[in-house]
Amino acid sequence: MKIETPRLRPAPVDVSALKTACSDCNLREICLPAGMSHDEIGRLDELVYTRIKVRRGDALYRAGTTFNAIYAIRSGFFKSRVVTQDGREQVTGFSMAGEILGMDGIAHGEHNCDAVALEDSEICTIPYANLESLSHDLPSLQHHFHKVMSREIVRENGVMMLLGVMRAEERLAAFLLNLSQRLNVRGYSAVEFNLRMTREEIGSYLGMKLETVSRAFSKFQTDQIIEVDQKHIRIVDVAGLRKIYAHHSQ
Amino acid sequence: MKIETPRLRPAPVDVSALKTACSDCNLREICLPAGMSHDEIGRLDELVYTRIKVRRGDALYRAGTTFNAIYAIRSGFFKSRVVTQDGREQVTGFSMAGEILGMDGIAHGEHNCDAVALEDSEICTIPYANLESLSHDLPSLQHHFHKVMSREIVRENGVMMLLGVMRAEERLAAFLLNLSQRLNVRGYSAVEFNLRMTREEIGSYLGMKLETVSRAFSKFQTDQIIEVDQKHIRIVDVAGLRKIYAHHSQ
DNA sequence: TGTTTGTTTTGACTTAGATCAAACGACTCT
DNA sequence: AGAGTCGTTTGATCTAAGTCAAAACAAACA
Repeated sequence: MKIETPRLRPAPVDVSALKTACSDCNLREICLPAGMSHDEIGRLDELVYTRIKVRRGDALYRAGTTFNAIYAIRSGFFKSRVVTQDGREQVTGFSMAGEILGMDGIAHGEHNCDAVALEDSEICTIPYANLESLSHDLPSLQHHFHKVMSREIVRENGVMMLLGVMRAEERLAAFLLNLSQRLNVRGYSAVEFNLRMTREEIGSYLGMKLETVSRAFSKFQTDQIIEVDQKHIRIVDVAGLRKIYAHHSQ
Repeated sequence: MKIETPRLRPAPVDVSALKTACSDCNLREICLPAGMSHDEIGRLDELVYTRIKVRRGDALYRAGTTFNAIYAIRSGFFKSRVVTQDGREQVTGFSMAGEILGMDGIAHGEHNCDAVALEDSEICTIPYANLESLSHDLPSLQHHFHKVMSREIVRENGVMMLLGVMRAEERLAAFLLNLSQRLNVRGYSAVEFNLRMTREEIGSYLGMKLETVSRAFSKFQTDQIIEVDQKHIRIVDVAGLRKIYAHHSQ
């Protein structure tokens, strides 16, 4: 597959004029401030003072670029990917509102992967230096940031399981259930949603070819487990989907 | 495959009487204290006051058990694994001296995987509460701990790449090169070493069956790239190995 | 020292998913 | 509205790796 070339567009637009504030963001329960007290979240507002827009297809950051901030997705949808010298990509994750991007950059001071917007998105920039210093004053921020990183480690453990031991249909079932659950947490329907990524991107994430993804979708539809119309998905039989997923028994 | 049942052995032995001290540990350059000043490392000694032994085959911790500390490997060798309900395992990593285990537990307060010793090992226990509070006084500890977690995220990105896009022989080449490099950092030969894990464990890590691992080893031997005698490996042609690895080009 | 148990190797055969190919539907751009 | 591009579906065929089986080794045990 070919990786899209960077588009000739101005750098991400700074929209910080629209003052950002964690304290009145409706994502505060699932984003970085999760679990912090009202007063503590007030302090967080010092931290996040830039909000940028990233247009569909553009990268928030790219592998090899200097790391200096982590990013909270205010709205939109992203894929993270590593690209080999020869241009093949492995999608390492999909991220949605309230989730944190860029933590891979702390290790070596530069990003390890690309984060590409799959739809027009808004991003809260959290300068890493500020995060570190504010973590001093706010133990709960420190703790929660550790949790966020740890959760990423656990998530990746799950993906390794997926790629290492599961079969194609089990992987796709796991993927759909995960997506459904995360959308549900955000107040969207757990059974009906639009995919933001192509079959090829799903395949890259799940370690299978786009044709195999397509065939698995068709199979699920034939078996009346889901209804698929292009990017639109309706889960008809959640239990059935769970059974396929759990069936990485034998 | 069958997971070994826990052995009837006493809990890990506390050998803290042999006072542990980061400041005169020869692993301090590659372990948690890496990059910290002499004075700072002195303060670290408060942190690590228990050293335990874990015997080969025993678990340092298991998935589901309460998280309250992270662990630095003082000596020995570990595998981390997630196990499914039905008893199949996915090895998520191999860890050696100077590396940190247990960070997966921060996310939900309990461990997400098992850490099993593949040889008799010694472990420095770092109570997480202490780490958090000492991170206050020592910004460089905080920073370095973030780095360690981020590095784990980056490592797992690499494994996803491995499992997602590479072929069997490329995976094994990547595995051997990685092992070689890490042993080398620790002062061991980069070209001659003993594997601590079985073919099945390698296979689980690399997402392939033990027979396929064995065949790939035999192939490498026939091609004069390595010499294999059971667990003993000698890399004869590093360049050749790199070429196989890099050849996830086409 | 011989027996048992676990690990590795190798061969023969099978299969899930990849590859190749073609057609179709949906968007974008002018 | 028409041309071109991109994404998706489906079929036919191929192949890398899985499965099954057996033998050779090595380590542990009694």
